[in-house]
Order: sequence, then C-alpha cells, then structure tokens
Amino acid sequence: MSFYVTTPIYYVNAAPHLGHAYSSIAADVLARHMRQRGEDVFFLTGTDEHGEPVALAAEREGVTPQELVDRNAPRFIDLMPRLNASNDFFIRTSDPEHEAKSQEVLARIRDNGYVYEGVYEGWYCPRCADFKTDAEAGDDNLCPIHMLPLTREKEDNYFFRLSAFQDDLIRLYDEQPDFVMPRHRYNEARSFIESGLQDVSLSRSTFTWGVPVPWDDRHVFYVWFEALLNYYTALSYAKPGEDLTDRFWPAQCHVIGKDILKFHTVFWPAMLMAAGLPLPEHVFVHGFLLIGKDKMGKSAGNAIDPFAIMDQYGADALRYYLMREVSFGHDGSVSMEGFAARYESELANELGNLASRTIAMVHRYRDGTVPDAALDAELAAEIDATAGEVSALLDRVDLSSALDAIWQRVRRLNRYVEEQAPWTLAKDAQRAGELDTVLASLTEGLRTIAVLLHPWIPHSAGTLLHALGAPELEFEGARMQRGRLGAISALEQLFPKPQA
RNA sequence: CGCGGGGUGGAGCAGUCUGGUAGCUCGUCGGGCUCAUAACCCGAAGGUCGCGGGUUCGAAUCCCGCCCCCGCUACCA
Repeated sequence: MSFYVTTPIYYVNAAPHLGHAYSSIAADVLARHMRQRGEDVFFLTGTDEHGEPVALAAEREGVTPQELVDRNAPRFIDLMPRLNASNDFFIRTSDPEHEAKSQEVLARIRDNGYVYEGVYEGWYCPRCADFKTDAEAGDDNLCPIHMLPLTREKEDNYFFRLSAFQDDLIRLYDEQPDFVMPRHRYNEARSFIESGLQDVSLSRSTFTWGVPVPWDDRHVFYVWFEALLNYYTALSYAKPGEDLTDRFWPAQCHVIGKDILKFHTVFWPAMLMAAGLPLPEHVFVHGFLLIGKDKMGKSAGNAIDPFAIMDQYGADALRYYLMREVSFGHDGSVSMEGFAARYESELANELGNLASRTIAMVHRYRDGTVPDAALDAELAAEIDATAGEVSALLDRVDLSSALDAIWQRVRRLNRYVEEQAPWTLAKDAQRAGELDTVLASLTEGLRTIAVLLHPWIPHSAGTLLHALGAPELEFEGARMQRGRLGAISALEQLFPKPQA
C-alpha cells in the first residue's frame, strides 16, 4: 500500500519557527512509522513562494521576488535535516515544473466550466494595497490598521465557482466522516460549508509575482489556488524520469494547522472535484502551540526557540517534547520550563536511565552477552500488545496516544527491574536461571520499545538499537523474541543532563 | 448575532463520539531499593468533573437553559 503524507508548504516570507517544526515533525512521525510497516511512503514538504507579500517585500529590499525567495527558501530546506525529518522531496512553488503543472490543472478546471470572469469589488486601503472585508471596514469605512478612509475599488478577476460544490462537499462529509480530523475540526469545516459558500476570486491582476493565468496573461493566479496544487504537482516531477502521480495520488494525509483549515477542507476538495481528480483521504488539523496562554508569534517572540533546543539537546529532544506535551489536534502550551522537565524526567531519567541500567547489568552480571533464556511471559505479553495499539492509533493519526502507549511500557520496564531485583538474584548462584530470564526479558523489551519509538526519536532509538546489536527497524520486529540478542556494546548516555 | 472549541483534585492534561466504581503526569507527604544518568519503585493526602434543570436503575459522558474563556466569521500567505 502506498502512503502519501504532506506538511503545509511554508510561506517563505517569515523565518522558520516552532510552528513549522511542529507540523514537519508530526508528518515525519507518520512517514517513519508507515515505512516501518513496509508501506510505500512518500513524504512531501516545501515552500509557498508566490503572492503579493513576497512581491512587496522584494520591492522594499530592492531585489526581484525570485531573488528573495531564492535567499529564503534554503532556510526551510535546511530545517528538515535539522529536525531529522525524512521528507522524500521538497517542493518550491516557483519550480517551473510546478508552475506548468498547476496551470494545466487550473486550465482543466476552467474547461470544465468552473471559472468565469467577474469583478471583485470591495473596500480598498491604499496604504495596505489590499482589500478589506466588510467586517474589517466597519461602519465608518476606515482601515483598521492605518485608520485611513477606504475607497471603493473594483478589480477584474477570474472567479472559481466554489458555490457549485456546496452539495458535493456535504456529500463528501457525509460519506467520508474522517475526511477532516479530528472530529471538532470536521464540525467546524462542515458548518462553514453549510452556512453557504460564495464564489472566490481565482486571479489577480494588480501584481505579477505568481503563476500566469494561461488563458489571460494579464493575470496571475491567486496564490492559494496554485499553492494547494503543490500536493498534486510535486508527484509529477519529484523523481527525475518518473511520474509518481499514479503511485501516490490521492494522498492519505495532509497534516495542516488550524489556521489554514478552510483552504484545505473546503477550497481544496472543491478544486479537485472541479478538476475531476480523486480526493485525499484525510486532512488532519493540528492545533496551535501556545506560549503560556498567548498565541505564539511576534509579540511573544520565540520564547521557545526550536533551534536553540536542537543545538543544545538534539532534534530528538525537540521532537519528543512537542509530540508529548501537546495532545495532537488540540492547542497546547509549551515552555522552556516544560521542556526541561520532560527532558529530564522522561527522556533522561525514565528512558535514558532504563537503557543505562539494563545494559550495565548485562555487562556486570553476564559479561556483556544477553543470555539465551526463556522470556518472562507476563512481561512479554504486555510489551507485545504495544505494537498493535500503536499502529491502530497512528492509523487514526493519534500521535499523542500512540506515544503515551509506548511510554507506559517504558515505565513498565522500570517497574519490572524493581519487581525482579536482579541485583538480589545475582547474589545467589542457585538463581542464575532466573537472572538470565530477567536480563533477557529486559534487553529484549528495551529493543522492542526502541523499535516502536523510532518515529519519534529516530536518532536515539537508532543509537540504542545499535548498542543492542539489533539495528532492524521493521515494525514486525516490535515484539519480544527469545534469543534475538547476543553480545551488546556499551551505551553512551542517550539523554545527558545539562550541567547543573 | 452565527459557528467551533474549552471550563475535570495545587499545576498541566486525558476521558465525553460508543453513559456503568474519576484516570495520567508534575507537585506535596511517607516508605522501599541500590543495577543505573543522585536515577528507579511502592503507598498516602487531595476533585459535589463551570452552574441549574431533565432523561436514565445509573451522567464528566446524552438533552435543555445559563455563566466565563478562546478561536473563526472567507480572498494576507
């Protein structure tokens, strides 16, 4: 089975921040997990590079828009390996292939009768160089930003007949209740559709930084329509010499943030319907990371800097923290204090120390070789149940519950050590067999957990598996098996604590 | 105004769809252990699950009303 997962494409105007890291990490967890299960995975991310904000920023800086995006895109491209994200391709919407392919699809939408020429009329602020909604204009018709009088302006536009898809969208939501996840986002999107859809303008003629409208070169496409198509166009040229579209389209899962819900759950399926293309299976909408109670952003600054965390603690620590701290699909608060607490108590003390004590005992009591002994059946039953839970939860994109299910087993193994007290068994030669069972069960349990943790903390899981002499990541290997391990090597501290 | 979300022991959260002894982490208090990154484990205290009605043998969970907080209300990406 193929599994195609995407992140949003990130707008190049801003610098990469925690929110970008969050989306990318979540998608990467899914991609890595599905690869473990042997699925044919394609993981896409990229940058959104067109539109007026880029054009204006370039103008301010005295460079061309292309020069501006060429300068900024690498910051996002470089973010991925920093996060240890395993994307298979990085699309830039200024790629000529994307431009050509998106023109092709949009022309088909027009050929199918869903585009018409019209006039967009609205309140315009000359300072913003932008239209305002009626709500923004208010009763006094002042720009809410500049407090200047707005003028009534008209602009010739092409329109997309979004209103024609209201019934089809409702049918989609009826027939595919997990098209939008989680449920509360489904409700939100659905009620938006039910409240009535208006046609939307599809093109702009007041600036030129965009994909030209192929049937009218005075216009460029409104960015969103062309940008959404990235998920589809990328497949046609991501792999030189091979078109992956048939292999991976439609996508299984678009991971997005709640700020772009409407575009992905309403505009996007309508566009695909208009173009006669199959629809993605799921759009998963995650929440916002909050700094304290405030929305993350300019005012709050980067109170939690993903780059600083990765510099000091590594990408795994950031990945783990973000996936662990915030229930996936909801908003949640993050902070340096919270990060430090989880890093120390969970990564260092619970997991890191579990690995240390386990491996140390094998060296101390059995010269570094895991005994080929029967496994503790009760423990094995508990550990072996994890893989099924994890895959079922990840099928529902419940990243938080899946990680929690694994973490319960980390704690279970620490409890097992206390229950069995191998240091007591070691003092009694009569009980050597029991000690063999305990050590074999512990190391094999640890290996299983490491395989399961790979999507979240790929680097650390790999380090641990190598120390155990069993680097295989296959999901089928995520159950305990006698005699799998032999000689094991020493283990560096997986999660060293910072100097006090 | 409309729509969506939230209100659960000191803090942060899960559980609400598919009613059935209120759960997790942190913190506090007490105890155990010594393999380990001064790590680990056990126990205890602490909640009328926002408020008021209703349905039910039984409601955090379903229904109605109300209060408070947040977001969205469409062409900025």
